[in-house]
Amino acid sequence: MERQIPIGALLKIASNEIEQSMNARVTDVGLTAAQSHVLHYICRNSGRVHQRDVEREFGLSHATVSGLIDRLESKGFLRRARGEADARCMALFATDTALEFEERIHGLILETEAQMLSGFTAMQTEALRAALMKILSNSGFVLPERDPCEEENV
Amino acid sequence: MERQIPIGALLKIASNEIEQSMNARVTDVGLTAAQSHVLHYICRNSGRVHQRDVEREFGLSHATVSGLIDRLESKGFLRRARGEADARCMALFATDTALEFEERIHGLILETEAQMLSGFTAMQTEALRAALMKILSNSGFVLPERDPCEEENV
DNA sequence: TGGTAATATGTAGCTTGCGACATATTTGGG
DNA sequence: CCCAAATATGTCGCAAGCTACATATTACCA
Repeated sequence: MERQIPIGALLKIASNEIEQSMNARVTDVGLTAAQSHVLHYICRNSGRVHQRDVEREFGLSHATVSGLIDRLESKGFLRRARGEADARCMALFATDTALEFEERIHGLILETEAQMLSGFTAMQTEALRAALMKILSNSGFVLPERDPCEEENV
Repeated sequence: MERQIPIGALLKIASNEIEQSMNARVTDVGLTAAQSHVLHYICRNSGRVHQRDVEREFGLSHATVSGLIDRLESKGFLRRARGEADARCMALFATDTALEFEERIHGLILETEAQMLSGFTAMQTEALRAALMKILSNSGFVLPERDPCEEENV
């Protein structure tokens, strides 16, 4: 008789474990896992994204993102600026400090991903991705289309 | 060019979405998602489990479990009692109130699981389970063996 | 043009997660 | 038998998630 832990429970445990694994990797950069992911996103799109884009990209509430941005700003990794065209929006800019760390942070993200998926074939990885996308779609989550300010090529 | 969101990010978003979906279902019982899962576990094993078992079952730290148990106790859903054999342990007992709600809570857990996996074939579900178990194993997570105080059959 | 609706953000208060530290009890070896 | 190590729990302070409420700005329609 096998133990059948519900998928939802497995998902949550896995999510927590990965976050902790990432936390351990980025502590000496002075970041947390969540901060690293957000900062990486902003570094790639510095000046072209607003808080709202971060919310959509990571599926977080504006209250959560506001706090994350607060802490990244007070640590000197990014800068807020009221949008010129639309004064409601906060444009996000990565500082030079952040851009220095960017490559390293990206490496740690990939490293965490690789450890998590170690022993997976490419097919298994894609099947897992498809399953997770389906779960998101079942939950009504809509992923953001392409990067904001659509510049043609990456 | 397809958008390739990292699996780790998908996992986290999915986990959050499912938790919120469960939260919405159990609010009128006066519980949160996390509390519901813990309470369900304790109802099935009332008097035969300690906090330490909850930690292992859900992969949580003792600080987290202590808080969860605190809130469930203050809401009148369970009772702590020092172990008779071992005074370090806190045996956990579900109250009559909790046992009344148990069936309903179980139903909501299954409902959430079903919504999340709607459109999945049995094979896809099992493949997903296997993938998540592999990720847990890659993270060094050890799942608890069988229910505590091993009574032979479920 | 004027006023309402929609949008973007901030803040407060809660739960849930963690690590680090403290305490109490039990176990085990010498 | 006794002290050190292991174990179980409590507590503090923090990050990160949420909802609900508040504010400011923009959009839009009559």
